[in-house]
Amino acid sequence: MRKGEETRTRILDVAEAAVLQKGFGGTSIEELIAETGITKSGFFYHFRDKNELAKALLNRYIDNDERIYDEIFGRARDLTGDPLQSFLLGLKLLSELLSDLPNGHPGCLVATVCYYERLFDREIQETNRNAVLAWRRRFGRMLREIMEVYPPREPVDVDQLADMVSSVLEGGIVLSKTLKEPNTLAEQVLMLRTFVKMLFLPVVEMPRA
Amino acid sequence: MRKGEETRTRILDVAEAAVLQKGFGGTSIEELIAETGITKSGFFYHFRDKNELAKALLNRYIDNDERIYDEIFGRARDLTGDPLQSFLLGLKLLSELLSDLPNGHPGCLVATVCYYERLFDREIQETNRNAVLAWRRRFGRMLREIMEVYPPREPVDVDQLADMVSSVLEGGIVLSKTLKEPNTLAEQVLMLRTFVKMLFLPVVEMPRA
DNA sequence: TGAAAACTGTACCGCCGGTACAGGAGGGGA
DNA sequence: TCCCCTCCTGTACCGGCGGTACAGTTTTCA
Repeated sequence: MRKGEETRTRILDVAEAAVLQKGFGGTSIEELIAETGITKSGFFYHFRDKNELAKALLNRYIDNDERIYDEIFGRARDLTGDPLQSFLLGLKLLSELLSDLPNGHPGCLVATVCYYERLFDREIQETNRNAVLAWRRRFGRMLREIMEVYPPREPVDVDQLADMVSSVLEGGIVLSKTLKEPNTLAEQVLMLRTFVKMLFLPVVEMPRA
Repeated sequence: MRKGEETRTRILDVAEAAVLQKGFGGTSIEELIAETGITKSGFFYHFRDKNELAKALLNRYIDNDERIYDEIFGRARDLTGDPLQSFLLGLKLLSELLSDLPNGHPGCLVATVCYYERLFDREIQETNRNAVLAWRRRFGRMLREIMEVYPPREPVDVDQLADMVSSVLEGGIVLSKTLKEPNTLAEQVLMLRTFVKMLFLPVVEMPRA
């Protein structure tokens, strides 16, 4: 029971790293068992097929992702009562976390699955869709709280603004990876922060000389 | 000579659609030749191996991408002399073009290659990197022109702001595809437009009642 | 009309995903 | 102590796929 979980986790660790670098189609089961130090039969004892591996991989990734967001924005919320300041602080903390990753962000499994849609069954696609919808709800909830206090300078749809956070993160990952510039992702998050700040923070009237 | 080009193009068309749906690893040469109505020998007459196919596919995609941007932002520039208005109009035209795609954006090959890095040789990765750098230069050029006329409301790095355009596009594609909401991508571009507008357009003083 | 371009046909290799199934080590409870 | 269940290993096999090799054939265009 205990030993099984451990092996399963080790397979998932190896598989996640491989899939983010080469995609699902580019990752062979043979190389996974070689690196994990397990036999083929052992692999298929844990996962019925590659689709089931993908399912487990994606679910674990999404759970972990949610946990990180919970922690970061929870910490930000503990530090200030104002919803806008708390959100801005959360984005700051997120960008710091991202720029602290030694080799840059390894990639997002949600994006990987997105570019592999036809290879998996409906369940995986639905899981992926729900993950993105959860991001929309999460950021949307925070933005709605902000809007109750701060009227936006320009009319914006809350869900679209919430999606903007996900867009910049996903896009930033692609840019960062492609450019091999680990910092780009963190910078993009800060740029988004500037946007949110400008959108909600009241204009400070400059005293005329 | 003429016939060869035609077949080559047909292979690339079929391959591009397949790769955007299933990734490179998930696309088999056998299925490509089946759909193209060509033999395996015929395929390898045109492309030495899968890597060469990827190279041709990526180059064609990037060229086409550049052409579209040239056309859209060229048209916008013809319609107004002001660099800010022209850029904002360009984003508007881009969002309209994206929302007119019947089945949503099929996906970006640059992102696909990005999530497949370890599968290809350095040349492809370098091509991909240069494509993103070209976007940075393109949007950076336009933003610099804007900045010469309009001082930004918040201090921003031009390259990072230029990257924001690419981020939102790449991220918007991922969201749109994953959510199966074709409109999301166009909405994200409009949201970015709001950002740029707010950043550069001077604050209009409301006359007090 | 003839050479080059654009293929087809056939045979083969090794890797990979997946299946089937038998068997064994090791630990925990009755 | 014994047995059962979990967690594997070993072996053998299948078909699909990427890729190679190469000879032969049709099509195109100058």
